[in-house]
Amino acid sequence: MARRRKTYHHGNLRRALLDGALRLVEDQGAEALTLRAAARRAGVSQAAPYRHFADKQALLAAVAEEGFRALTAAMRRAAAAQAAGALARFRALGLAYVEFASTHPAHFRVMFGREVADRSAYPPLQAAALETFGLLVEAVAECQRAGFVRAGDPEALALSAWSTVHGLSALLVDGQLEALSEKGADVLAQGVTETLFLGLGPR
Amino acid sequence: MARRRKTYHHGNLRRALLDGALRLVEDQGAEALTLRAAARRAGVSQAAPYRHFADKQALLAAVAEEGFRALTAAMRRAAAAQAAGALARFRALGLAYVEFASTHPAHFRVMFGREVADRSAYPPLQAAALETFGLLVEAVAECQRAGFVRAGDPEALALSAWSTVHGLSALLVDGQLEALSEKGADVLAQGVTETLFLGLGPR
DNA sequence: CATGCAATGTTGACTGTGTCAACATCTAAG
DNA sequence: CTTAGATGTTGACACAGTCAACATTGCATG
Repeated sequence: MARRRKTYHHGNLRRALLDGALRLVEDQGAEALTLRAAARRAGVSQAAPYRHFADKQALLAAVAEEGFRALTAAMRRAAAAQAAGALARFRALGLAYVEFASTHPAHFRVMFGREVADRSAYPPLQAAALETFGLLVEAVAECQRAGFVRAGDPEALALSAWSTVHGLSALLVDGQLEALSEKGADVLAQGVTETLFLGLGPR
Repeated sequence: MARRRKTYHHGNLRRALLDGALRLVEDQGAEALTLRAAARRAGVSQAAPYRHFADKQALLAAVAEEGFRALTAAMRRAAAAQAAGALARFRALGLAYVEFASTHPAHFRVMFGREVADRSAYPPLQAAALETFGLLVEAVAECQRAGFVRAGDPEALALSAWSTVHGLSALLVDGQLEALSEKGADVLAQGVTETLFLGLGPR
C-alpha cells in the first residue's frame, strides 16, 4: 500500500482518506486514526487532508456517518429477513444493533463517542443517526398497530428500546462485561430484549 | 493555584495529581486531562507524575476508579432515602445512575470509555465497577423476594436493568438525544425505567 | 549522630501529532 | 491558450507522552 502515484493530483483523495480512515479504525482502533496515518495510506503528504477535511474532527465525523449508514443497512437487512411479523422484525432490529456493535466495536465507539464534540456541526452525521433511530420508532408504531406493544408515544417507547440495546452494546464494546459473563453477545442480547419486550407489551 | 512549594519533595503528590486530574476532567472534559497539565496543577515538573503513575492510562484508571466509588456512594444514598420498599429502592438506584451520568458526563465517559484500554490491568478499577453492578444484583434479588420481580437468574435480570440505565446515560452523555427531546434526564429516566420494571415484573 | 540508599523531583531530549503559512502544480473555464 | 482556482507539498510550530541522566531529600541502619 501507499504506493507511489504518478500524477501530482490524487484524483479522489477525499474518498481515499475516508477509506484509509475506516480501515485504520476497524483494524487498529480509533486511537490509531490519525490524520497523518490516513494521509500516509493514501500516499499523500501530511497536510493534504486539510484540502478535504477542515480538521481531524471532520474526518471522524465522516467516519461516524458511514458507520450509521452501515448500521442502518444492517438493521434493515435483518428486519427484511423476518417475514414472520412485526414483533419478529422489531426484535431483529435490536439484535442487529447489538451484533453490529460487537462486530465493529471501534467503529461503534467513534459513532457514539465524543471524539466528535459537536454533532450539530455535522448535519449529515445527525441525519444518519436520526435515520437509525427512525427504524426503531417505525417498528414500535408497527407493533402497536399489530397489538404487540402497548399504546403510548412511539418515540418515548422507542427510546426505551434504544436505551436497552445501546446500553448492552456499550457495555460490551467497552469491555465492561468481560469479567462478568462468558455468554456471547447474541445470547445476552436475547435475554435483554426479552425483558424489554415484556415491558413494552400490552398489559 | 499551582503555587510554588517550598520543599523539593511534594509530600503527597499522588493525591494532588489525582485531584488535579479529577478537576480537569470535571471542568474541561477528558481530553483536557493531560499528564503535563496535571503536573502543572500540582506545581511539579512534567516528568514527576511518572514516579506515581506508570503512564497516562494508569492515571486515567485511577480517575475512573474514583468515579465508580462516587457512583456507588450516590446510588447507596439514593436507595437509603427510600424507606418505602424494595421496588422503590431499586428504582432509586436506576435514577441515581442516570443522574450521576448527566451531572458528571466527562467523568462518566472516562469510567466507561476506552481510554483505559485493558481494565484487567487495574484490579482496583475492576473491583470498583463490580461493586456498582453488585448493587443492582442485590436489588433484583431483594425485589424477587418481595415479589416485584419475576424469578430468574438475578445477574441476568440485573443486566437488563444495567443495560437500560446505562444505555440512556450513554446516549445522554454523548449528546445523542439533544436533537430528539427537550425532556430532562430525570423525565427520560422515569419513562425508561417504567418500561424496564414492567418487563421485570411477574407475569 | 552520621551516612548512604531508595524514593522522589528536575532537566533536557526524542518522537509523533494537529495545524498553518508559503509555495508548487495541475485542471478546466473563458 | 491562458490563467484562476483547486489540489498537493514543504517546512515549521506548539504540545503531548515518555525516557534517561541527574539532583535532592528523607529515613533506616550502623
